[in-house]
Amino acid sequence: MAFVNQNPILQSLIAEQLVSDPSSARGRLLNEAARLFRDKGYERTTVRDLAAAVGIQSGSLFHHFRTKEEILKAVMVETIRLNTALMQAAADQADSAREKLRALIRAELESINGQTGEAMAVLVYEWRSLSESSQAEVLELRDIYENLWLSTLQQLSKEHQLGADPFITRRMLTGALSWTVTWYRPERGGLTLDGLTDQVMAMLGLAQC
Amino acid sequence: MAFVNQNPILQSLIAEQLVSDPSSARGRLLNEAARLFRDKGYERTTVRDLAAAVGIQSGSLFHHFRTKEEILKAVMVETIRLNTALMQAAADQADSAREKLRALIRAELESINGQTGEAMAVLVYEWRSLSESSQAEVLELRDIYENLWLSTLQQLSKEHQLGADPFITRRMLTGALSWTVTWYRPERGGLTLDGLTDQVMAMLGLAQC
DNA sequence: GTCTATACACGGATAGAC
DNA sequence: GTCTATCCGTGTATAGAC
Repeated sequence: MAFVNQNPILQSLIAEQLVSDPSSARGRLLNEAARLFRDKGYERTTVRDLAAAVGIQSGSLFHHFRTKEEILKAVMVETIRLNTALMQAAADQADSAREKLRALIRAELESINGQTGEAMAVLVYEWRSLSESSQAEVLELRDIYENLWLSTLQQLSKEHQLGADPFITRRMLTGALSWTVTWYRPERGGLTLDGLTDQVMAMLGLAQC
Repeated sequence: MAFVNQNPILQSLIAEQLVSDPSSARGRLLNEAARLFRDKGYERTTVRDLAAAVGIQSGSLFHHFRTKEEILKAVMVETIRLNTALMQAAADQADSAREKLRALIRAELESINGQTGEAMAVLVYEWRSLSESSQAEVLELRDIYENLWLSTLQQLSKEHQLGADPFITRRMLTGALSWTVTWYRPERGGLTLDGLTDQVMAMLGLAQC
Protein backbone atom coordinates (compact mmCIF):
# COMPACT_ATOMS: atom_id res chain seq x y z
CA MET A 1 0.00 0.00 0.00
CA ALA A 2 1.94 2.85 -1.43
CA PHE A 3 0.77 5.60 0.89
CA VAL A 4 2.19 4.05 4.06
CA ASN A 5 5.26 3.04 2.20
CA GLN A 6 7.69 4.70 4.57
CA ASN A 7 6.20 2.88 7.54
CA PRO A 8 8.94 0.69 9.03
CA ILE A 9 6.39 -1.93 10.11
CA LEU A 10 5.18 -2.33 6.53
CA GLN A 11 8.79 -2.46 5.35
CA SER A 12 9.66 -5.37 7.59
CA LEU A 13 6.51 -7.26 6.55
CA ILE A 14 7.50 -6.82 2.92
CA ALA A 15 10.99 -8.04 3.69
CA GLU A 16 9.53 -11.15 5.30
CA GLN A 17 7.28 -11.54 2.24
CA LEU A 18 4.18 -11.48 4.42
CA VAL A 19 2.64 -8.67 2.39
CA SER A 20 3.25 -7.65 -1.21
CA ASP A 21 5.36 -4.64 -2.07
CA PRO A 22 2.80 -2.03 -3.15
CA SER A 23 4.98 -0.97 -6.04
CA SER A 24 5.11 -4.51 -7.43
CA ALA A 25 2.59 -5.70 -10.02
CA ARG A 26 0.94 -7.92 -7.44
CA GLY A 27 0.80 -5.18 -4.83
CA ARG A 28 -0.73 -2.65 -7.17
CA LEU A 29 -3.36 -5.11 -8.25
CA LEU A 30 -4.31 -5.92 -4.66
CA ASN A 31 -4.72 -2.23 -3.86
CA GLU A 32 -6.96 -1.65 -6.85
CA ALA A 33 -8.88 -4.82 -6.08
CA ALA A 34 -9.57 -3.65 -2.53
CA ARG A 35 -10.90 -0.37 -3.84
CA LEU A 36 -13.11 -1.98 -6.45
CA PHE A 37 -14.40 -4.69 -4.12
CA ARG A 38 -15.37 -2.07 -1.55
CA ASP A 39 -16.98 0.28 -4.05
CA LYS A 40 -18.90 -2.21 -6.16
CA GLY A 41 -18.79 -5.39 -4.14
CA TYR A 42 -16.84 -8.52 -5.10
CA GLU A 43 -19.56 -10.04 -7.27
CA ARG A 44 -20.16 -6.88 -9.28
CA THR A 45 -16.46 -6.39 -9.89
CA THR A 46 -15.43 -8.22 -13.04
CA VAL A 47 -12.01 -9.52 -13.91
CA ARG A 48 -12.10 -6.97 -16.73
CA ASP A 49 -12.55 -4.19 -14.15
CA LEU A 50 -9.61 -5.52 -12.16
CA ALA A 51 -7.37 -5.76 -15.20
CA ALA A 52 -8.32 -2.30 -16.45
CA ALA A 53 -7.51 -0.79 -13.06
CA VAL A 54 -3.88 -1.79 -13.45
CA GLY A 55 -3.76 -1.25 -17.20
CA ILE A 56 -3.63 -4.80 -18.52
CA GLN A 57 -6.05 -7.10 -20.35
CA SER A 58 -8.26 -9.50 -18.45
CA GLY A 59 -6.50 -12.57 -19.76
CA SER A 60 -3.21 -11.35 -18.32
CA LEU A 61 -4.63 -11.37 -14.80
CA PHE A 62 -4.55 -15.13 -14.71
CA HIS A 63 -0.82 -15.10 -15.02
CA HIS A 64 -0.69 -13.59 -11.49
CA PHE A 65 -3.67 -15.29 -9.85
CA ARG A 66 -5.30 -18.58 -10.72
CA THR A 67 -8.86 -17.42 -9.93
CA LYS A 68 -10.73 -14.27 -9.05
CA GLU A 69 -11.39 -15.59 -5.56
CA GLU A 70 -7.66 -15.96 -4.96
CA ILE A 71 -7.41 -12.18 -5.35
CA LEU A 72 -10.08 -11.62 -2.72
CA LYS A 73 -8.35 -13.98 -0.34
CA ALA A 74 -4.98 -12.28 -0.86
CA VAL A 75 -6.51 -8.88 -0.09
CA MET A 76 -7.90 -10.22 3.17
CA VAL A 77 -4.84 -12.16 4.29
CA GLU A 78 -2.41 -9.32 3.68
CA THR A 79 -4.73 -6.83 5.33
CA ILE A 80 -4.95 -8.84 8.51
CA ARG A 81 -1.22 -9.41 8.60
CA LEU A 82 -0.51 -5.70 8.25
CA ASN A 83 -3.11 -4.64 10.78
CA THR A 84 -2.07 -7.16 13.37
CA ALA A 85 1.45 -5.76 13.22
CA LEU A 86 0.21 -2.15 13.40
CA MET A 87 -2.06 -2.96 16.34
CA GLN A 88 0.67 -4.76 18.23
CA ALA A 89 2.97 -1.77 17.79
CA ALA A 90 0.28 0.64 18.98
CA ALA A 91 -0.52 -1.38 22.08
CA ASP A 92 3.14 -1.84 22.96
CA GLN A 93 3.66 1.89 23.24
CA ALA A 94 1.00 2.32 25.94
CA ASP A 95 1.45 1.66 29.64
CA SER A 96 -1.90 1.35 31.42
CA ALA A 97 -4.67 -0.96 30.23
CA ARG A 98 -6.81 2.10 29.64
CA GLU A 99 -4.17 3.67 27.42
CA LYS A 100 -3.66 0.36 25.61
CA LEU A 101 -7.37 0.23 24.82
CA ARG A 102 -7.33 3.79 23.58
CA ALA A 103 -4.37 2.97 21.35
CA LEU A 104 -6.15 -0.08 19.94
CA ILE A 105 -9.32 1.87 19.26
CA ARG A 106 -7.44 4.67 17.57
CA ALA A 107 -5.37 2.26 15.50
CA GLU A 108 -8.42 0.32 14.37
CA LEU A 109 -10.28 3.52 13.48
CA GLU A 110 -7.26 4.56 11.47
CA SER A 111 -7.14 1.22 9.66
CA ILE A 112 -10.84 1.42 8.88
CA ASN A 113 -11.01 5.06 7.86
CA GLY A 114 -7.49 5.67 6.64
CA GLN A 115 -5.61 4.37 3.70
CA THR A 116 -6.09 0.68 4.40
CA GLY A 117 -9.82 1.30 4.86
CA GLU A 118 -10.79 -0.12 1.51
CA ALA A 119 -9.26 -3.46 2.36
CA MET A 120 -10.71 -3.41 5.89
CA ALA A 121 -14.20 -2.87 4.50
CA VAL A 122 -13.70 -5.79 2.14
CA LEU A 123 -12.79 -7.94 5.12
CA VAL A 124 -16.12 -7.14 6.77
CA TYR A 125 -18.52 -6.97 3.85
CA GLU A 126 -17.20 -9.58 1.42
CA TRP A 127 -16.74 -12.41 3.88
CA ARG A 128 -19.51 -14.49 2.32
CA SER A 129 -17.89 -14.36 -1.09
CA LEU A 130 -14.92 -16.33 0.20
CA SER A 131 -15.03 -20.10 -0.18
CA GLU A 132 -15.31 -22.02 3.08
CA SER A 133 -11.77 -23.35 2.95
CA SER A 134 -10.41 -19.84 2.46
CA GLN A 135 -12.59 -18.57 5.29
CA ALA A 136 -10.97 -21.06 7.64
CA GLU A 137 -7.48 -19.86 6.73
CA VAL A 138 -8.36 -16.22 7.24
CA LEU A 139 -10.11 -16.96 10.53
CA GLU A 140 -6.92 -18.39 11.95
CA LEU A 141 -5.09 -15.15 11.30
CA ARG A 142 -7.94 -13.20 12.87
CA ASP A 143 -7.54 -15.04 16.15
CA ILE A 144 -4.11 -13.52 16.74
CA TYR A 145 -5.52 -10.09 16.10
CA GLU A 146 -8.47 -10.58 18.43
CA ASN A 147 -6.32 -11.81 21.29
CA LEU A 148 -4.62 -8.44 21.38
CA TRP A 149 -7.98 -6.87 22.15
CA LEU A 150 -9.16 -9.48 24.59
CA SER A 151 -6.13 -9.41 26.83
CA THR A 152 -6.41 -5.63 27.15
CA LEU A 153 -10.15 -5.70 27.85
CA GLN A 154 -9.73 -8.46 30.41
CA GLN A 155 -7.13 -6.40 32.22
CA LEU A 156 -9.51 -3.43 32.34
CA SER A 157 -12.26 -5.69 33.61
CA LYS A 158 -10.01 -6.87 36.44
CA GLU A 159 -9.47 -3.23 37.34
CA HIS A 160 -13.27 -2.76 37.44
CA GLN A 161 -13.15 -0.12 34.77
CA LEU A 162 -15.36 -1.92 32.28
CA GLY A 163 -19.17 -1.87 32.51
CA ALA A 164 -19.82 -4.99 30.46
CA ASP A 165 -18.22 -8.35 29.77
CA PRO A 166 -14.86 -8.16 27.90
CA PHE A 167 -15.87 -10.59 25.14
CA ILE A 168 -19.13 -8.83 24.53
CA THR A 169 -17.48 -5.43 24.70
CA ARG A 170 -15.03 -6.46 22.00
CA ARG A 171 -17.85 -7.68 19.77
CA MET A 172 -19.77 -4.45 20.27
CA LEU A 173 -16.65 -2.48 19.44
CA THR A 174 -16.02 -4.54 16.31
CA GLY A 175 -19.45 -3.62 15.01
CA ALA A 176 -19.35 0.00 16.16
CA LEU A 177 -15.88 0.74 14.79
CA SER A 178 -16.30 -0.99 11.44
CA TRP A 179 -19.60 0.81 10.95
CA THR A 180 -17.81 4.19 11.14
CA VAL A 181 -16.75 3.64 7.55
CA THR A 182 -20.34 4.30 6.48
CA TRP A 183 -20.62 7.70 8.13
CA TYR A 184 -17.33 9.12 9.40
CA ARG A 185 -15.95 11.78 7.07
CA PRO A 186 -12.93 13.44 8.70
CA GLU A 187 -12.38 15.80 5.76
CA ARG A 188 -15.67 17.66 6.07
CA GLY A 189 -16.66 18.48 9.61
CA GLY A 190 -14.79 19.01 12.80
CA LEU A 191 -14.40 15.51 14.20
CA THR A 192 -10.78 14.35 14.06
CA LEU A 193 -9.64 10.79 14.53
CA ASP A 194 -8.56 11.63 18.07
CA GLY A 195 -11.91 13.28 18.73
CA LEU A 196 -13.72 10.20 17.49
CA THR A 197 -11.52 7.99 19.66
CA ASP A 198 -12.42 10.16 22.66
CA GLN A 199 -16.10 9.73 21.88
CA VAL A 200 -15.75 5.96 21.84
CA MET A 201 -13.91 6.03 25.16
CA ALA A 202 -16.59 8.34 26.58
CA MET A 203 -19.31 5.99 25.41
CA LEU A 204 -17.59 3.20 27.35
CA GLY A 205 -17.44 5.42 30.43
CA LEU A 206 -13.65 5.64 30.13
CA ALA A 207 -13.34 9.35 29.41
CA GLN A 208 -10.29 11.18 30.70
CA CYS A 209 -11.51 12.93 33.85
CA MET B 1 -43.87 -12.76 7.95
CA ALA B 2 -45.87 -15.69 9.05
CA PHE B 3 -44.30 -16.26 12.46
CA VAL B 4 -45.35 -12.89 13.89
CA ASN B 5 -48.66 -13.22 12.16
CA GLN B 6 -50.71 -12.79 15.31
CA ASN B 7 -48.98 -9.51 16.09
CA PRO B 8 -51.64 -6.75 16.03
CA ILE B 9 -49.13 -4.21 14.76
CA LEU B 10 -48.38 -6.37 11.74
CA GLN B 11 -52.09 -6.91 11.19
CA SER B 12 -52.83 -3.21 10.98
CA LEU B 13 -49.92 -2.65 8.59
CA ILE B 14 -51.29 -5.38 6.34
CA ALA B 15 -54.75 -3.81 6.50
CA GLU B 16 -53.26 -0.50 5.41
CA GLN B 17 -51.38 -2.35 2.63
CA LEU B 18 -48.06 -1.06 3.92
CA VAL B 19 -46.65 -4.57 4.15
CA SER B 20 -47.61 -7.73 2.25
CA ASP B 21 -49.64 -10.44 3.87
CA PRO B 22 -47.10 -13.22 4.52
CA SER B 23 -49.57 -15.84 3.35
CA SER B 24 -50.01 -14.15 -0.04
CA ALA B 25 -47.89 -15.09 -3.03
CA ARG B 26 -46.06 -11.79 -2.81
CA GLY B 27 -45.47 -12.07 0.92
CA ARG B 28 -44.11 -15.58 0.70
CA LEU B 29 -41.75 -14.59 -2.05
CA LEU B 30 -40.42 -11.63 -0.06
CA ASN B 31 -39.74 -13.85 2.94
CA GLU B 32 -37.85 -16.37 0.86
CA ALA B 33 -35.99 -13.57 -0.92
CA ALA B 34 -34.84 -12.10 2.39
CA ARG B 35 -33.54 -15.48 3.46
CA LEU B 36 -31.70 -16.12 0.20
CA PHE B 37 -30.28 -12.61 -0.05
CA ARG B 38 -28.91 -12.88 3.47
CA ASP B 39 -27.48 -16.37 3.02
CA LYS B 40 -25.95 -16.02 -0.44
CA GLY B 41 -25.99 -12.29 -1.07
CA TYR B 42 -28.16 -10.51 -3.62
CA GLU B 43 -25.79 -10.97 -6.55
CA ARG B 44 -25.28 -14.68 -6.00
CA THR B 45 -28.99 -15.29 -5.68
CA THR B 46 -30.45 -15.97 -9.11
CA VAL B 47 -34.03 -15.39 -10.22
CA ARG B 48 -34.16 -19.16 -10.62
CA ASP B 49 -33.25 -19.57 -6.93
CA LEU B 50 -36.00 -17.14 -5.97
CA ALA B 51 -38.59 -18.88 -8.12
CA ALA B 52 -37.62 -22.32 -6.86
CA ALA B 53 -37.94 -21.18 -3.25
CA VAL B 54 -41.65 -20.55 -3.77
CA GLY B 55 -42.18 -23.43 -6.17
CA ILE B 56 -42.62 -21.68 -9.50
CA GLN B 57 -40.54 -21.26 -12.66
CA SER B 58 -38.26 -18.29 -13.13
CA GLY B 59 -40.34 -16.78 -15.92
CA SER B 60 -43.38 -16.62 -13.63
CA LEU B 61 -41.52 -14.32 -11.21
CA PHE B 62 -41.81 -11.46 -13.65
CA HIS B 63 -45.56 -11.55 -13.40
CA HIS B 64 -45.18 -10.32 -9.77
CA PHE B 65 -42.11 -8.09 -10.04
CA ARG B 66 -40.77 -6.28 -13.07
CA THR B 67 -37.11 -6.76 -12.13
CA LYS B 68 -34.99 -8.60 -9.61
CA GLU B 69 -33.99 -5.33 -8.01
CA GLU B 70 -37.63 -4.50 -7.36
CA ILE B 71 -37.73 -7.56 -5.11
CA LEU B 72 -34.74 -6.33 -3.11
CA LYS B 73 -36.31 -2.92 -2.73
CA ALA B 74 -39.61 -4.38 -1.58
CA VAL B 75 -37.85 -6.47 1.08
CA MET B 76 -36.15 -3.35 2.41
CA VAL B 77 -39.15 -1.03 2.30
CA GLU B 78 -41.49 -3.44 4.05
CA THR B 79 -38.88 -4.28 6.65
CA ILE B 80 -38.37 -0.65 7.60
CA ARG B 81 -42.11 -0.02 7.73
CA LEU B 82 -42.66 -2.96 10.05
CA ASN B 83 -39.75 -2.16 12.30
CA THR B 84 -40.58 1.51 12.61
CA ALA B 85 -44.02 0.52 13.87
CA LEU B 86 -42.60 -2.08 16.27
CA MET B 87 -40.03 0.41 17.59
CA GLN B 88 -42.59 3.12 18.09
CA ALA B 89 -44.79 0.74 20.05
CA ALA B 90 -41.89 -0.38 22.22
CA ALA B 91 -40.81 3.17 23.02
CA ASP B 92 -44.36 4.28 23.78
CA GLN B 93 -44.69 1.76 26.56
CA ALA B 94 -41.71 3.11 28.51
CA ASP B 95 -41.75 6.13 30.81
CA SER B 96 -38.23 7.40 31.50
CA ALA B 97 -35.75 8.17 28.74
CA ARG B 98 -33.54 5.44 30.15
CA GLU B 99 -36.35 2.89 29.88
CA LYS B 100 -37.21 4.12 26.38
CA LEU B 101 -33.61 3.53 25.30
CA ARG B 102 -33.65 0.08 26.81
CA ALA B 103 -36.89 -0.71 24.96
CA LEU B 104 -35.42 0.51 21.66
CA ILE B 105 -32.25 -1.53 22.12
CA ARG B 106 -34.21 -4.64 23.00
CA ALA B 107 -36.61 -4.17 20.09
CA GLU B 108 -33.80 -3.65 17.60
CA LEU B 109 -31.91 -6.67 18.90
CA GLU B 110 -35.10 -8.68 18.48
CA SER B 111 -35.58 -7.43 14.92
CA ILE B 112 -31.99 -8.26 14.06
CA ASN B 113 -31.78 -11.65 15.74
CA GLY B 114 -35.39 -12.77 15.65
CA GLN B 115 -37.69 -13.67 12.83
CA THR B 116 -37.26 -10.50 10.80
CA GLY B 117 -33.50 -10.83 11.13
CA GLU B 118 -32.99 -12.08 7.61
CA ALA B 119 -34.57 -8.96 6.18
CA MET B 120 -32.71 -6.70 8.61
CA ALA B 121 -29.38 -8.19 7.55
CA VAL B 122 -30.29 -7.58 3.92
CA LEU B 123 -30.93 -3.95 4.78
CA VAL B 124 -27.40 -3.58 6.12
CA TYR B 125 -25.36 -5.77 3.81
CA GLU B 126 -27.08 -5.39 0.44
CA TRP B 127 -27.39 -1.63 0.42
CA ARG B 128 -24.91 -1.23 -2.45
CA SER B 129 -26.93 -3.55 -4.67
CA LEU B 130 -29.83 -1.11 -4.68
CA SER B 131 -29.93 1.45 -7.51
CA GLU B 132 -29.38 5.03 -6.43
CA SER B 133 -32.96 6.09 -6.97
CA SER B 134 -34.20 3.20 -4.83
CA GLN B 135 -31.64 4.08 -2.16
CA ALA B 136 -33.10 7.57 -1.92
CA GLU B 137 -36.60 6.21 -1.36
CA VAL B 138 -35.49 3.82 1.34
CA LEU B 139 -33.39 6.50 3.03
CA GLU B 140 -36.48 8.65 3.49
CA LEU B 141 -38.20 5.88 5.40
CA ARG B 142 -35.08 5.37 7.50
CA ASP B 143 -35.20 8.96 8.72
CA ILE B 144 -38.44 8.37 10.57
CA TYR B 145 -36.96 5.33 12.22
CA GLU B 146 -33.78 7.13 13.24
CA ASN B 147 -35.64 10.07 14.75
CA LEU B 148 -37.15 7.72 17.29
CA TRP B 149 -33.66 6.93 18.51
CA LEU B 150 -32.30 10.44 18.38
CA SER B 151 -35.07 12.05 20.43
CA THR B 152 -34.57 9.46 23.16
CA LEU B 153 -30.79 9.82 23.18
CA GLN B 154 -31.02 13.60 23.23
CA GLN B 155 -33.30 13.43 26.24
CA LEU B 156 -30.79 11.21 28.04
CA SER B 157 -28.02 13.61 27.14
CA LYS B 158 -29.97 16.50 28.66
CA GLU B 159 -30.24 14.44 31.83
CA HIS B 160 -26.43 13.99 31.78
CA GLN B 161 -26.76 10.22 31.63
CA LEU B 162 -24.92 9.80 28.33
CA GLY B 163 -21.12 9.74 28.11
CA ALA B 164 -20.85 10.64 24.44
CA ASP B 165 -22.67 12.73 21.84
CA PRO B 166 -26.22 11.45 21.01
CA PHE B 167 -25.67 11.33 17.23
CA ILE B 168 -22.40 9.48 17.59
CA THR B 169 -23.84 7.16 20.20
CA ARG B 170 -26.64 6.19 17.82
CA ARG B 171 -24.17 5.46 15.06
CA MET B 172 -22.06 3.35 17.37
CA LEU B 173 -25.16 1.48 18.46
CA THR B 174 -26.25 0.91 14.87
CA GLY B 175 -22.97 -0.81 14.15
CA ALA B 176 -22.76 -2.68 17.43
CA LEU B 177 -26.33 -4.01 17.33
CA SER B 178 -26.38 -5.00 13.66
CA TRP B 179 -23.07 -6.82 14.15
CA THR B 180 -24.67 -9.10 16.77
CA VAL B 181 -26.18 -11.06 13.90
CA THR B 182 -22.70 -12.42 13.16
CA TRP B 183 -22.08 -13.84 16.62
CA TYR B 184 -25.14 -13.88 18.90
CA ARG B 185 -26.66 -17.34 19.12
CA PRO B 186 -29.39 -17.35 21.78
CA GLU B 187 -30.14 -21.05 21.29
CA ARG B 188 -26.74 -22.34 22.37
CA GLY B 189 -25.33 -20.60 25.38
CA GLY B 190 -26.79 -18.75 28.27
CA LEU B 191 -27.18 -15.20 27.04
CA THR B 192 -30.84 -14.29 26.58
CA LEU B 193 -32.10 -11.30 24.64
CA ASP B 194 -32.72 -9.48 27.92
CA GLY B 195 -29.25 -10.39 29.12
CA LEU B 196 -27.73 -9.04 25.94
CA THR B 197 -29.76 -5.85 26.29
CA ASP B 198 -28.42 -5.47 29.83
CA GLN B 199 -24.87 -5.83 28.55
CA VAL B 200 -25.40 -3.07 26.01
CA MET B 201 -26.84 -0.78 28.68
CA ALA B 202 -23.91 -1.64 30.96
CA MET B 203 -21.44 -0.83 28.23
CA LEU B 204 -23.06 2.62 27.95
CA GLY B 205 -22.74 3.07 31.70
CA LEU B 206 -26.53 2.87 32.08
CA ALA B 207 -26.74 -0.34 34.09
CA GLN B 208 -29.54 -0.63 36.63
CA CYS B 209 -27.86 0.18 39.93
C1' DG C 1 4.48 -11.12 -18.88
C1' DT C 2 1.16 -9.24 -21.86
C1' DC C 3 -1.57 -9.53 -25.94
C1' DT C 4 -5.80 -11.15 -28.90
C1' DA C 5 -9.27 -14.20 -29.51
C1' DT C 6 -12.55 -17.10 -27.89
C1' DA C 7 -14.76 -21.04 -25.42
C1' DC C 8 -18.46 -21.86 -22.59
C1' DA C 9 -21.63 -21.38 -18.89
C1' DC C 10 -24.87 -18.66 -16.54
C1' DG C 11 -27.98 -15.01 -15.50
C1' DG C 12 -31.86 -11.65 -16.33
C1' DA C 13 -35.62 -11.03 -18.87
C1' DT C 14 -39.24 -11.87 -22.68
C1' DA C 15 -42.82 -14.37 -25.70
C1' DG C 16 -46.57 -16.80 -26.20
C1' DA C 17 -49.21 -21.15 -25.12
C1' DC C 18 -52.30 -23.01 -21.68
C1' DG D 1 -50.96 -16.81 -13.01
C1' DT D 2 -47.94 -20.37 -14.35
C1' DC D 3 -45.67 -22.99 -17.86
C1' DT D 4 -41.95 -23.89 -21.58
C1' DA D 5 -38.70 -22.18 -24.53
C1' DT D 6 -35.43 -19.07 -25.67
C1' DC D 7 -32.91 -14.68 -26.50
C1' DC D 8 -28.96 -12.27 -25.56
C1' DG D 9 -25.66 -10.07 -22.82
C1' DT D 10 -22.00 -10.71 -19.57
C1' DG D 11 -18.64 -13.11 -16.86
C1' DT D 12 -14.73 -16.36 -15.79
C1' DA D 13 -11.22 -18.64 -17.60
C1' DT D 14 -8.17 -20.69 -21.37
C1' DA D 15 -5.13 -21.04 -25.68
C1' DG D 16 -1.54 -19.73 -28.07
C1' DA D 17 1.05 -15.93 -30.47
C1' DC D 18 4.47 -12.37 -29.56
